[in-house]
Amino acid sequence: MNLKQLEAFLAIARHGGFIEAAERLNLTQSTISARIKELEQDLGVLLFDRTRRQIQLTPKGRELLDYAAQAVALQREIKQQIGSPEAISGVFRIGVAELIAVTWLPKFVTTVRELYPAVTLQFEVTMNPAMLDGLRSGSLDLALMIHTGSSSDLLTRSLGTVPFAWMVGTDFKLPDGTSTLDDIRRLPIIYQSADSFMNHFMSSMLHPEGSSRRSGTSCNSLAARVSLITAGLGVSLMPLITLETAPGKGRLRIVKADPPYVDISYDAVCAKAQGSPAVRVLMDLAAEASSFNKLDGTNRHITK
Amino acid sequence: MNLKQLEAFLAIARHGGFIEAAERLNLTQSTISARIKELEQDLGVLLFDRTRRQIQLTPKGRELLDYAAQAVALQREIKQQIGSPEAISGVFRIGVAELIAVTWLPKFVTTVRELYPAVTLQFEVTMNPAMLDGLRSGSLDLALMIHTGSSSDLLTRSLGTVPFAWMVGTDFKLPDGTSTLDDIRRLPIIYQSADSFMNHFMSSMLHPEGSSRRSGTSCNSLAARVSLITAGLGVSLMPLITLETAPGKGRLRIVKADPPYVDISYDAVCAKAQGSPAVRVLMDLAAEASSFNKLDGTNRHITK
DNA sequence: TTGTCCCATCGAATTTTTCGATGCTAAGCT
DNA sequence: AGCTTAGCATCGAAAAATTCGATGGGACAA
Repeated sequence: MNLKQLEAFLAIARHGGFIEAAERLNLTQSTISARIKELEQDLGVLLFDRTRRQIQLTPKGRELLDYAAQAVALQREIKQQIGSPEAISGVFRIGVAELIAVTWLPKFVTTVRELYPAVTLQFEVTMNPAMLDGLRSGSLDLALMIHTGSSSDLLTRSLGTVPFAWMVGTDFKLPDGTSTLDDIRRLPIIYQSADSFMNHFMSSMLHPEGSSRRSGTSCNSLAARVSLITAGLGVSLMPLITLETAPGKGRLRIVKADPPYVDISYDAVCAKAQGSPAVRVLMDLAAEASSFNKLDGTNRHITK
Repeated sequence: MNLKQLEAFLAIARHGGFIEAAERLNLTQSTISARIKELEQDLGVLLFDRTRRQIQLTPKGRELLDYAAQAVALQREIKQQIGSPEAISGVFRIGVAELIAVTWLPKFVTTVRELYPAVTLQFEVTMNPAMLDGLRSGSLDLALMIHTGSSSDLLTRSLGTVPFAWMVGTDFKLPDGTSTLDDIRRLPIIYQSADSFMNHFMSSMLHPEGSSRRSGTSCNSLAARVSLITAGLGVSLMPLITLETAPGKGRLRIVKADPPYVDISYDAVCAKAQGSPAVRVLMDLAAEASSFNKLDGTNRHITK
């Protein structure tokens, strides 16, 4: 069974004869005849009653009618939907940093849906290493992630910067005069995860000499980290916005340190090889939807 | 685009590689490769990312996944549903006499649905001439109709007999002593239709000498005829059951005549050429569902 | 009976499909 | 870095299929 046979079958049923069907399909009658013969032999069933001059569908033939129409319609739908390289459509896998996921990701989705309804987005909230892996292995088409040293096989577009500060729960008793990184280092620090980029960054801030001890509590979920800190379990580098939004609001306070804030840059990143037009468009839309500080068009780096 | 291409595409997506897919489909890798190349060229879109060792679906490829699965599933469904000659399935067009339609047709439908859920029935309520035409032209697979002289190209199965009698509305004033066909002939007669078998029969009863005058009122709907008669507009040959069921109940009465009743036989009839097993089965089920008098297995004729 | 309409069938030409062999690139191994 | 391996692309030949034009036969109407 194949689509050409079903197509011929439909044409005959609709136009009442092999010859008419042949004309509609720009084929000869003998071709139509052969196609139906194949189909009938494949199914082991007679589809037309040819004993009379005017052919008639058999009961089985009438039953096939719906199925054949479905199949041919599906074929057309595929050609229409998939078979237009210029149309932005497809299923895109996007890695997303948690902070983005809880801030402007909904806006991004809305924008994409409005402009490109044929696009489906699949998100995976992870951290930088997994995203870079994903981009390089092809399992991710795009990553919305913390800025990392640019790589020759990746394409980057800035999404703006977010101020981070050291925070503790409001009840946490800080030693008097805590104000330098050195002071913070003595507190129980909650890292993001043993292997994340933020973690490396936090470590290198606190231990510039390079004693990269991986001790201390860690938690890869921003929301969970808020929970741990509000419970008074330690200090962590958090985006300022957590001071103002639901789970952390009124239950966190900034540890005055020098520098008081750290600007973290976020980027949209895709593999250079795979940078299809559609992905470029998504990167632009992400930049547009981003609510992060956008200073100018050039890439931001993590600044003091 | 064809089903083999979509099948190959699905196998690759599911098993993660061309070689694996080739093995599953009992083909060589180069065949799979060619099929995908065709599909991609036909759609004008790259479906797989082959730049890495482990192939990846492109966004468009992931979009195609659903469609391809649908198409292949549809193909299987067709083979399963249509492609089993022995299975009783299909769409059957059945001509039905009105009396059957309003008595035991629902029971017939129920029986068929229970035993053969894959069978679809399409009914057309008409009279004998149209049914015979339908059977001969192939537009009907089966007819449940009044017995008619058997024909060499038709296959017949008895459905039993129904007593008919001459009836008028309860208010109708009959001339005193009306009791013979000759008396009835003087009344305003309402025929079934100008061309029906019942009509011929009524005529031949009333005018045995052959003066086949087609005058008089006629109406092809049993229900409408009940309405006309209850309104006192004339006399008609009606099944006894109309005395007991809704529209006619209590509003009709029998005209005593000689003979007082006429037994009309009903048959299930199909074209001999087209007498497929499925149609035979339906004929049996009709006979089983029939609530008409079934005297024995042989065909009934219209008896006095 | 004859003619016409319509589908089946046949053989030849053409196109498509398939296979095996080989080439090429990415990734893993030492 | 060089070697090996896994995995897809490509090529040419063989096989299979599709298509066409011509012809045949059955149903139906005049």
